[in-house]
Amino acid sequence: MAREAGRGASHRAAPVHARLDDVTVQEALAALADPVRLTLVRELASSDDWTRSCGSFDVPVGKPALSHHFAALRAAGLVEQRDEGARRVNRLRREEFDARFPGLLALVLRGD
Amino acid sequence: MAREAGRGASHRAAPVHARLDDVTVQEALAALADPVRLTLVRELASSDDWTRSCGSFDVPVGKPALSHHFAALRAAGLVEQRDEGARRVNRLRREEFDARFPGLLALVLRGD
DNA sequence: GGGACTGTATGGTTTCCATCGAACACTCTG
DNA sequence: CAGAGTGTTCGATGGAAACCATACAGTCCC
Repeated sequence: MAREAGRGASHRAAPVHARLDDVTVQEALAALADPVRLTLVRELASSDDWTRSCGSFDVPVGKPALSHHFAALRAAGLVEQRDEGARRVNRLRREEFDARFPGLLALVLRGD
Repeated sequence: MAREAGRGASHRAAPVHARLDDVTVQEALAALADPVRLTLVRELASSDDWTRSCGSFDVPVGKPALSHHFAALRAAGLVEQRDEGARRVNRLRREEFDARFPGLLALVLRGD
């Protein structure tokens, strides 16, 4: 069987990402109104793109809950995910999200 | 008994308002992430200050729920209330809230 | 292939919050 | 004072969401 060379294609279902135009203000606010998700976004904002896997965040929840939170962040257009081997690495969709909801990201990243 | 002239003093417990500095971003977001409260804020934004009583809003909830929503908006520093006779009239705390959370109000008032 | 690792799916529990009905408090008017 | 109008409080209920333990699906390394 031919196998992709180098960074091989994943045989897992690729993560589904939201179109920013389909995200409502209310959904964006609801996504950010959760303490765990807020921590994830902030921690992600202080890291380089594609450097943080899902399990590398310091939040007091188990793996299933964490997975659910990332799905919520994806649905809100806040994060993009890519499979890299066994792990799934993340990126904050700064510019796209800021274009859709100007200033909102800056607001939650300014530490209170 | 001496009675206040004109707009008399209320014998009701005055509404308690939040200090904007005590409101966290997360609380502000949670307050705005509700569809009913979002409607209240938007409708209030398109009205002059102190012209809208609590019961004058077009939301599909009963009086008790409405009362709780206004309490939530007060706690988030979004509205100020004043008793005027039998009615309780409202005002959107535009500038104070915008000073605390720049751009957030503008964001939710821009119709999607 | 065997095992460690990473993330997702499933099922069930708990917690939180929006809501309502009913009752109460206050204001104005007749 | 009686009654209508406005808003809050109380108690209870229903549903949504967050959470966990377990089980499962890929991926990597030996």
